[in-house]
Amino acid sequence: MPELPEVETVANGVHARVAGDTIVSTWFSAKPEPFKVAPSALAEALEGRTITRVRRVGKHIVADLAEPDGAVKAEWIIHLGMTGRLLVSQADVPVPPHTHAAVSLASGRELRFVDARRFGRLDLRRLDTDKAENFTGPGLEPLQISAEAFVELFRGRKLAIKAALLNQSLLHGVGNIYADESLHRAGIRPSLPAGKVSKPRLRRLHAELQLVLRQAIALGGSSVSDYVDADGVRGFFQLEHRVYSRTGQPCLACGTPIRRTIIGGRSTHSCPHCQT
DNA sequence: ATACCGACCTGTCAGC
DNA sequence: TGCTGACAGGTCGGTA
Repeated sequence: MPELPEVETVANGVHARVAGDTIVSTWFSAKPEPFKVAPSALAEALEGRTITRVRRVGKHIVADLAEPDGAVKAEWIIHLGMTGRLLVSQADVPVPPHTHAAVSLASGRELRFVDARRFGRLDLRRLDTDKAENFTGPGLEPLQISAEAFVELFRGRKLAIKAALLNQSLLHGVGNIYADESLHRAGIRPSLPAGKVSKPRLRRLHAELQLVLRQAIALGGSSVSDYVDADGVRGFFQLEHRVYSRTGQPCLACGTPIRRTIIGGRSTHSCPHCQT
């Protein structure tokens, strides 16, 4: 489900609603799959703490957990996987199916983690030690990276540029939709080995990727099937997709039917004419 | 180290 | 109507 723009929308929405609120109690489902840390440890770290900030790092959502004295000593890391949702609801709103965590807040609301497919994950980072740094994710931020560093990421790599964009240890936050959309906007064939894409074209890709991500954030992300923000509201960027999920439909630039191939095991949508 | 592939889950939709 | 298979925004671990 969620890539950088969707995760950013969720993180910002949750931040606006729960920042400053204190966790009173927690509930976790019996199914262990969503947890990278024992539910009991998560409960211990969350209860009594105040959520001071919720932000996005790559495709992760990070909530800062402050002690009563205000010191942030832990981070709650949430990954939405494919179908995960993080919802802020009044406590009397019925709990949706596939809810795996519910955090009761002093304001009377609940922060709920809902995930039908259970690819999402909940984790905890402790910042107790002096050298513990804030969570920075596996790769570099697509919206922060310079064009020069972006070009450097792909040098000498033999895997397809599309697969390289999806590799979270290089850039984190780009997923299948925005990989396809940025490659089409930059006119680059997704199957090209990353190391063979010329420097000028990589600079173009850098610019188009940042542009498409910013436009998507501005529209609240892409709702392809079940993505919703913290209020359960859908995004609108799916209306701006030029190739993703448009197999067989005419390219909006040249009219050639959009082609679907498989790269890196993922559906890939491209225009055979515009992307060389 | 790099790259590829299947596995992990459930829901939905097209086709028969 | 109901069954079956393909497919879905992501990551991880095993293998070459």
